[in-house]
Amino acid sequence: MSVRVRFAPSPTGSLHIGSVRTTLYNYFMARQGEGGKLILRIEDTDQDRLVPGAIDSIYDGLHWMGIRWDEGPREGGGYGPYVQSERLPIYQEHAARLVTDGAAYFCFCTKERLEQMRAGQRARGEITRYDRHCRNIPAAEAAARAKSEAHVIRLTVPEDGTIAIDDLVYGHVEWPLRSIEDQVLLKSDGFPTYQLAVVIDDHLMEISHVFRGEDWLPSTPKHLLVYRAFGWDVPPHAHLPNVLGPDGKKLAKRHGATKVEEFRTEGYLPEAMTNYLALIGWSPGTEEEIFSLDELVQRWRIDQVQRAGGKWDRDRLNYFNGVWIRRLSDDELLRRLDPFLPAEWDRALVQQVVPLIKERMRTLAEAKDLVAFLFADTLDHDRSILVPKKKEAHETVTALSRSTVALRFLEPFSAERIEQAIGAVAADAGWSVRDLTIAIRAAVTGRKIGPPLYASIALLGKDRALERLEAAQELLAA
RNA sequence: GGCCCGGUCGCCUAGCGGUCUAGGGCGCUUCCCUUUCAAGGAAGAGGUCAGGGGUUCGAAUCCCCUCCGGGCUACCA
Repeated sequence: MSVRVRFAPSPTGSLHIGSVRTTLYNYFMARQGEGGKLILRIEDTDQDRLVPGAIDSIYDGLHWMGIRWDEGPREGGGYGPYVQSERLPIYQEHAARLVTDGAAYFCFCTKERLEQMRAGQRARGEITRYDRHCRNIPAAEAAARAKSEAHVIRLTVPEDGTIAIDDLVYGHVEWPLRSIEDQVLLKSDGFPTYQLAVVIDDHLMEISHVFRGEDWLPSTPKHLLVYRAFGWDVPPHAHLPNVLGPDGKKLAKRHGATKVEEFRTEGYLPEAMTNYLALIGWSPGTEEEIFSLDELVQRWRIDQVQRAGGKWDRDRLNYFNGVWIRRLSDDELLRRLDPFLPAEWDRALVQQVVPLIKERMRTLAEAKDLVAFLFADTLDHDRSILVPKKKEAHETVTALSRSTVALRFLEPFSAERIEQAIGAVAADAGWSVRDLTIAIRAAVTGRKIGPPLYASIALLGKDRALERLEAAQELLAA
């Protein structure tokens, strides 16, 4: 049987990196065998939580990550519609069928009654659970009332016994049926609950493997019961360990950035995101860890996915991002950098600095500060960094002045020649090259650290370099 | 509270009964390289394998209990 896997986000906000990790694993699975299909299904059965634009953001985020899929709301396919709100009749017919079969029943309890019931249960220290108040209304009576009264459809859960699954990641997991309540399958607004919709859609769309977050594991028995009520086979399931915040709880907004979009604008590469994310919860069993999307497809195995949740670690992401930035060709880096740099900056000049800053960036966003000195009209010199430790201001003026002289008639104005000239000045003045470059760097770039100095000066150009050297001297002399 | 899951260096993890005096990576420290910062190279600190009982000639690996953490417990997904 061919692989058909799906990822099924709710359009309740922008794409969370935890969902991305789940999607990635589905993607790996789909791309491993011949003819595997990846399907996008939008689970919008909660009309109250819809966020406008969420679907666009899901598309944008996943496309940016380099994930392509085969069937979905905009791509079509033979199993549509792929948006749950467009499949209402399907759910309603199936739910009705369950009622007819005696596997489910109409429930007329109001929200108020349910609340009271729970409040009472809590007060008595009991488990809060639906009391099956409507479970034994005679079928004919219930059917009649359903024509005029607001109602939901609930699953008739057996009173005794157990239900179990052999999860691909967690192994054998078993639940006592006593612990499961008569779940709502169809809401009073005619929409299905997640519990009903997933099972029907996964079955109808012929999903071969269900991969989803660990937090779904507790509701799996409900789904199992629905499969059983319909008499359908249960596809293999794999629950995936959660991505956690530093405090060990599910990664959430309060932990910082959690949306792909945020990482994109902060200057992370999709390659790094993919690589890093794949490694939370999965390991190849070897000591390799740098993998492209395609390599991950080759290497990833569901049985190497581990059970414990993994914490999101920004430092480690930064490391991967640095690795992938360095792996980019200079031209490609230039392209990726473009949106992070002011449009008015001369791209020809940017192109020349790129090699100098390539191994100095952890994120694309850092490039701007690194090279800003090349594009600034004037510099705000800072006296305190102009003068090297153990040197006096007047000595520094002299050293800078000699450097200015040495550079003034230098031709060609190349990094090599500049290096020679500055070396000569240092020797002449009795300064260490280190101290001299500290002063010159501060004078020419306004900063203590930056790209290699000599090449930076060459790129700046003689006129501007001299101007800045002189400005620094004036400041120190004043 | 109930049900379920998890627990190897600060973090991501390798490990599936002996090769583990527990390996790698991130981060951290030191050194080398060096015009700064990076990158790169080398070295190092860091783990009572949550704790306690078993099983076994032998356990991080199997079993039980305890503790701790997390998830779920809606007409949310």
